[in-house]
Amino acid sequence: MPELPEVETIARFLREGGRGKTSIVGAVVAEVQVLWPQVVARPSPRAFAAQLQGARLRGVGRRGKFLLLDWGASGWQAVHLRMSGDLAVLQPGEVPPRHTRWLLRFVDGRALAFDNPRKFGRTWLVDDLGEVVGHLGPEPFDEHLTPQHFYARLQRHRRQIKPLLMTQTFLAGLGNIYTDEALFRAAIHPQTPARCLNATQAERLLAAIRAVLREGLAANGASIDWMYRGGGFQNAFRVYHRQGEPCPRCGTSIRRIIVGQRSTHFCPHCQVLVTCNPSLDGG
DNA sequence: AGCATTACCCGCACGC
DNA sequence: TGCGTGCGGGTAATGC
Repeated sequence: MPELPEVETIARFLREGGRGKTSIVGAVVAEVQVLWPQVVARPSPRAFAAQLQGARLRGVGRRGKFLLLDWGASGWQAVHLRMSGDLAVLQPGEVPPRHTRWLLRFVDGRALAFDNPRKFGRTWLVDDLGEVVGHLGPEPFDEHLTPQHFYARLQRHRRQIKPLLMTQTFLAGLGNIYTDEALFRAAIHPQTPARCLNATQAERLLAAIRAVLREGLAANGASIDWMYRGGGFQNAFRVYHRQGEPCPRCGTSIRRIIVGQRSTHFCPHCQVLVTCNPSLDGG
């Protein structure tokens, strides 16, 4: 379930309850099951299970697309859902999802299950969170990330804006859907070289990123496909997965192209590719 | 040489 | 049945 709004939605759900379940903060681990060993990136699956045994959950947070579980003295558990991961709280006696890769059984009878059909997801248990999330770029809503700062960061790259926005060391939290939506809202072509964006476009882009993320958060994320449930943002997509449909702004047919090996959706009329002369240093 | 950027690839399930 | 597709990102390969 993986972009910032979806991960944040899961974090809130674990912290505050939702989906008909109550919060798991305060729950104590009675038993740890690792059903597919490679899911534990660090430490060893055996050490992972041993360290979590008896631990009490202190809180749940998020950094970029990582979910963060605070197990107090037992360490921090980071969870990355990648393409197809989800966390489910199970009531006593409830059967775990089909592709559960690890399972924490609590003393109160409930359980937390990591469901992950494609096996891309990973989890870490560390004392220092920086080992796992230290490389990430700024949070999109970080108040220190001003339009001026964002513009200056864009100026340092000559690559296409879309793959840059999806690079987590540049900005943490955007994925394929919200990037397409933000570029559409900002009326910027996804293949525009980053350094060719001017200060006005940079400001508009940052505002658009925050707007689409806020919209996704308000809708409890986007849930698409057979796998996910709950989120309502897919009903608000302007361009994502809407190739062939009319642009909501001008009516032109939405196009789908491949950019950076990823499916990309945009309006060829509203988002015109404008390239600056690189030798002129990106005016 | 050393960086920034790009391509490949990792399970699985679904629609056409 | 077979093929294309996918809310991601580590790593190898290539480009500048």
